[in-house]
Amino acid sequence: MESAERINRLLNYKTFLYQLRSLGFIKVFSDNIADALGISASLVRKDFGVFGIVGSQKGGYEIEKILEKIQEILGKDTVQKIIIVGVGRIGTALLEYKKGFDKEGIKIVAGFDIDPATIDPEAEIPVYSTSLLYDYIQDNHIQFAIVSVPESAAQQTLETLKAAHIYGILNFTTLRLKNTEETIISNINIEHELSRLIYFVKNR
Amino acid sequence: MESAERINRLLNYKTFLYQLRSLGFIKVFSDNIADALGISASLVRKDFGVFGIVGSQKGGYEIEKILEKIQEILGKDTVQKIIIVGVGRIGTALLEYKKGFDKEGIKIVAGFDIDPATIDPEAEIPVYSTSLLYDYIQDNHIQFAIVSVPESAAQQTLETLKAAHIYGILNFTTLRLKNTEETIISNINIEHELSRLIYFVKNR
DNA sequence: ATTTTTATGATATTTTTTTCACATATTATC
DNA sequence: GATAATATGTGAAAAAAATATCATAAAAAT
Ligand SMILES: NC(=O)c1ccc[n+]([C@@H]2O[C@H](COP(=O)([O-])OP(=O)(O)OC[C@H]3O[C@@H](n4cnc5c(N)ncnc54)[C@H](O)[C@@H]3O)[C@@H](O)[C@H]2O)c1
Ligand SMILES: NC(=O)c1ccc[n+]([C@@H]2O[C@H](COP(=O)([O-])OP(=O)(O)OC[C@H]3O[C@@H](n4cnc5c(N)ncnc54)[C@H](O)[C@@H]3O)[C@@H](O)[C@H]2O)c1
Repeated sequence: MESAERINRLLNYKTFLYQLRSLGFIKVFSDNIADALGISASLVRKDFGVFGIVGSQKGGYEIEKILEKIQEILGKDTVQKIIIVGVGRIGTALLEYKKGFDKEGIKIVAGFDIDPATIDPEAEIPVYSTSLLYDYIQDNHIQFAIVSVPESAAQQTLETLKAAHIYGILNFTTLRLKNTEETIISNINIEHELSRLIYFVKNR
Repeated sequence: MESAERINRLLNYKTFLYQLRSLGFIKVFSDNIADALGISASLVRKDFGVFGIVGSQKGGYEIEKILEKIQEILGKDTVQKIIIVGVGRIGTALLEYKKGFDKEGIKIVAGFDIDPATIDPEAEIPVYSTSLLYDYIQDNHIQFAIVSVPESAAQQTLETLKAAHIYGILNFTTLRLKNTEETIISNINIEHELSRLIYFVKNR
């Protein structure tokens, strides 16, 4: 298994190469990618080597081939079903951001909330009562969840998800969580991102 | 200037220590922090050493003292004004998430949008027309912006912000941007976060 | 056909990050 | 007050990550 940093770069390569392709480019050199992402060309080539992406000497790399390989590495052959727990401001934004996720093989299949005003089982992406969460996960073999409940409900929600044997959680609450044996937890903390940005600007 | 990783850890220490403090704890050992965050105790101590956070031998560290020092390092003595460009789903969620940012010395002072239905200069946090963006930044000495416009408007928005000499940008669009001489750009890509999570679950 | 050019891919080197190990100081105990 | 216990702080060691170097292959030019 590769490092998180390497996978990050892989995702960045992908995004950049999609852009290049849409501009009509067919081939690309490690140098071009390096410049675009602000890293060294040898790191690009090393990454490609690790992932089994080969180019031709003098001719560079075929964009189409790289992209295929990246999708394969990321396991994008199968669609991943995801649920959202806490359909408030952030949760709704994500729920409605269909096209962006769909085209990456990520399908948000349902939301869960305690607020009766938010619950709507008939919507295109249904929003159910949280009381149904555990059973829904079991019945539909859900492996991934996004957590965007208020802080106060975070711990409880996490426990339920773990009990239901969810494999991966994207956590938007500030409750910082460690991976467990079974569940990988990825924390997004927007306040941290801002604070870090401010730090680097101030210490530039 | 410290590495991004070290600043990340600093922010994690902060979050964890706030939690500990709210539980009534006064002191903490590097071991406790290490366990909570899943890192080694020596790394915690090394970080503290780098940041000039000192404990007492046998007695550990005073939580209050660490937190003070962290706030000092992060420059939390002054409130930072931030604007949001693109007050759609994500932008609105951030705009309304006042308390979370305010208590960290991050103050969202205005939003900007092209949609007349969204513009509301009289709101608690006013939302202005994008045509006023450049002048607003100049007049109010704004240093930071969050960008949550659609992809199609991303490049243009970035150019305007750079032209207005913004120092830091938190970018939610998938357009991947490099830092420039003057402007530090931090990219949040939720799709990437999900893809990475899926990768690590599949290759666990 | 030969030479030149140049980008890859592999290896070596350097840099950065993390961990180890232990002397030292400080608190608690006897 | 002496002794024991133990967590810090630091310098050395190890590990990991990134970069530099260069032989080689393949395309282009002559
Ligand atoms: N909005 C932001 O910009 C922002 C920024 C940073 C972090 N966050 C964090 O993200 C999380 C969500 O933020 P938000 O602004 O969307 O909050 P919100 O209050 O708008 O939404 C929370 C939703 O969760 C629902 N909920 C409450 N308890 C629940 C439970 N037990 N099970 C299921 N649903 C439950 C509520 O009914 C509500 O719909 C919070 O933890 C917040 O701290 C938000
Ligand atoms: N919503 C999500 O969950 C999500 C997830 C990942 C990435 N993103 C990205 O975040 C960005 C915003 O997403 P969203 O869902 O909030 O979109 P949205 O369409 O809800 O909001 C975009 C807002 O920007 C405004 N706008 C358009 N052109 C503008 C301009 N030139 N200047 C100022 N404002 C302008 C629109 O009027 C609208 O209010 C997009 O780039 C999207 O790809 C969103």
